[in-house]
Parts: sequence; structure tokens; C-alpha cells
Amino acid sequence: MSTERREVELLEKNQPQQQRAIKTYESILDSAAELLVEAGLERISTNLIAEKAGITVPALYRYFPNKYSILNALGTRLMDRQNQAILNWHEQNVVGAPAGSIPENIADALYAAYTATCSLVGGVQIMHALQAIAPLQQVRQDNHWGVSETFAHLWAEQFGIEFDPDAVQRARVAVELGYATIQLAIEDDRCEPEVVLREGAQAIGLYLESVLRASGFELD
Amino acid sequence: MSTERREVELLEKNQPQQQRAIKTYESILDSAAELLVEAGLERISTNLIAEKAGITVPALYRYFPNKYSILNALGTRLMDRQNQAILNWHEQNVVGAPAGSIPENIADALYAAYTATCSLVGGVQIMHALQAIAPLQQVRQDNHWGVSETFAHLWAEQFGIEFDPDAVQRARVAVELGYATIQLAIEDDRCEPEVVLREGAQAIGLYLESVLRASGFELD
DNA sequence: TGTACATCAGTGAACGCGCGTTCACTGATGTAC
DNA sequence: TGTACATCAGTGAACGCGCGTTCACTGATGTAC
Repeated sequence: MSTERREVELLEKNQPQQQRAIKTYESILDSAAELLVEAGLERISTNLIAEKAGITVPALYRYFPNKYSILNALGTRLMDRQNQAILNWHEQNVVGAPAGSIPENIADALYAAYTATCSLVGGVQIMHALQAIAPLQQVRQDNHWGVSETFAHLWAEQFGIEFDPDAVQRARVAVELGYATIQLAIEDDRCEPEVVLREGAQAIGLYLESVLRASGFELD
Repeated sequence: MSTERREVELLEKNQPQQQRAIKTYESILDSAAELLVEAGLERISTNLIAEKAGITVPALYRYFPNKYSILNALGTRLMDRQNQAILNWHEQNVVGAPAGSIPENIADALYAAYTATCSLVGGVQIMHALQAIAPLQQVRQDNHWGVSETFAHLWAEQFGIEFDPDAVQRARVAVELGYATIQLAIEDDRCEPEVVLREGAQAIGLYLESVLRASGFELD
């Protein structure tokens, strides 16, 4: 019984160069995403992915060393889009000057990230994989810490307060609550997504307001 | 390629009756929990569990029809303890009359559920399994809706306001944020658990206060 | 523009392994008389 | 209290299957002259 956690290679191998190779590569990712929806995380395999992509297994191994590497690629792609959605939101928000209350603005941010997640096949399943599969957890954490740090900086800038390293910790909590809200909105059929996003944003927004006040900022 | 989602039986088969059988049964659950920590969700199997429990595989099949049934038993055990911890918290809170602010009280509740989760081997891994493994998602959702409904009732009672069905939806969001906070506190090494729990409770507490105010309740 | 060659892309076939599952069976425990 | 019997608990051996992975190979694309 060898249960020791061996290292899993997540890096991709050969980069596709020719046109048809790029097509194959994309097809692998797309098929994997579809299988996450159809078969679930617990039944996905390199064999199934290759079959669905219409290629043989060794072709898949040309680009990915194992299935975790594929999930890693999907996860990175998803998180990049989510981050981009949030950065877009922030840009519009700063340029156009915050129109509504903080909770209302946070609701916009959540909605943007929610939409980005829904627009990718298997979005929520990929989020689950990032959380539950040991070799991917680090990737998710690194990404979310990155988001938190960026957010803390933008926040300090926007409100003209000095940057506090502890603010990153608080941003980390806020970010995690944001993702939890998005997940709930997507996967619980008994919930109205809009309601969940609004209420979650309310909690996060009120929290951020209280953090602002604690750092001496005056809110109207 | 058959990727259709077949139904998975989660019910247990024979209940252990004799002393030694109960020991075997418990040993299966304990070994499964340890393997979730050692090998991870992606590598656990009935073979490994039986080996670790010191029994043969058919002995395991006497009590569980498959590995999801085992994970289901672990998940139910965990959620029961978490719920019990929260009910204990509420009882003390009502009897002794809310001492601190609402966020402070919520922090106590989160801490109680956090402690309950940590006290079970593989607690956080079980939470991941409940979220990520398709056949278990329903179980988790049912449980959390149950918690939300109970919470909404207790809440109405405590503050003497009439029970609003919509309050269950809001409680659902608050509950989900609570679990997300607990997970973050347990699994992110770069966080101080106490800090995370306090900040998460702050967000949830402020949110619940705003809900109270919206329903016409006066807060001091 | 054609041909020779290098590199890129994908195939067919095979492997050893651990998985889930079931069978007929032995051994242990409890109980009726 | 002893024995016969019913039920409970666990074993040994075997199965078919899909998994991950690798090999030597063929075919496709791009490029140098």
C-alpha cells in the first residue's frame, strides 16, 4: 500500500505548432470540459478524453503528461477569465467613478465573474476540481492570493489610503466569499442566481465598508 | 463511450450487529478518512480502504455497496457534528442572552463548527468530496438547506419577528459563506485560522444585521 | 518550381496494474430446547 | 449445561475492464537549395 503523495507533473509538454496541432490541443481541452459535465470529475480519464476528442491516446500524451495537467490547463484558463472580468469591472468602476454603494458595486463584480464562469463549459466543475484535487489546490491558492493582493492595492489606491499588508489577508477572505457566492449561484437549483449574487455581494460589501471605516475612512 | 450519469446507490447494505462487526464497520470509516488525508480523494478506492482496515474487500462490500456510499457515511457524520455544534452554540446563546454583537456571536458559531470539522480526521477533505463528487452534491445541498431553514426559524424566534420564507434563502447564503470561511481557515496555510474566522464572521454578521434592519428591527 | 530532408503530428498495438465486483466457501457468534 | 442449528461475519480466489503509459512506426507539414 503506497499512499505517499508523489509529485504530479502539471506542466504541459510539447507546445502545438502547426494549425492542425492547435486544433487537436483545443479539442482536448474542450472535450475534457464537456466530460467534466457529462461524466463528472470522478470518472474523467485520459482514455475518455482522447476518445471524445477523436484522437488516439498517445496524441494526447504528446501535449499533456497526465490528466491533472489537463485539469490544470482548464483551471488556469478559467481563473484567467475570472480575473480579467474583475479587472474590467474595476476599470469601468474607477473611470466612471463609483456610481452606486459599495455592495452594489461588488454585486457588479460578482456578476461579471459569474458570467465569465458560466460562459466556459464545465466552469463550476473546474472550480470543484481546483478545490478538491490535491495537486491543483496549490494552483488555486496562488491564484487567489494574487487576486487578493491586486485587489488590496487597487482598493487602497481608489480610496486614497495607504496600503496595509494586513489588507491582503482581509481581501483574501473577501475573495473567497466571492467565489463561494458564485459557486452557490451556479450549482444550487433551488436558488435564484441573481438573488444569491446580490445577497452575497451585500455581505462582502458591508464587510469592506467596515474595513474602510476601521482604517479611518469616512463614508457618507 | 458511455458517459451517462448512472445512479449511484448511497444507502448502506447490512447493518453490523455483532460486536466485531461494529468494530469492522467503524474501522472502514476510519481508514477511509485517513486515506482521504494520505492519498487524496483522487486515489481512494475500496481496495485501499479494505487493506488499511485490515479486512478483505468482500467484507467491506458486506456493509457498503461502493466507495461513494462510504464517502456518504463520512459526509453525513461530519455534517451531523457540524450541525450539532451550531445548535449547541445557539442554545448557549439564547439561554445566556446574546452577550456580544451579532458578528461576535457569529464568530463563536463559526469557531464551534470549525472545531467540530477539525476534530474529525479528514474533515476538510470530506467537505471537498461532498462538493465535488456528483452523487454526493445532493446530500450536501439537502443538509445545508435544512440548516438554513432551522436557522431562519431560530432567528425569527430570537428576535421576535414573524417568519419570512424568503429568510430561508438569505440564511442559505449566510450558511454557505460560513462553510466557505471554515474551509479557508482550515486549508490555507498562509492564513491564521482565528483571523479568517473572525473576518468571515464579521461579513456574515454585518449582513444579518442589515437583514434584520430591513425587516424593521431596531438595533442599538 | 521541384525535390530532398528535417521536423512535427498522430497511429496501432501492446503492457502491467489496480479497480470494482462476485462466487462459493469457512469460521464465529448467538439461541432454542 | 450441552448440543444442534440458524444466522452473522469474514475469506480466498477469480473475473473482466478501463486505466495510465510507452514503443516503434507512418503520415503530414514546412523549408532549404
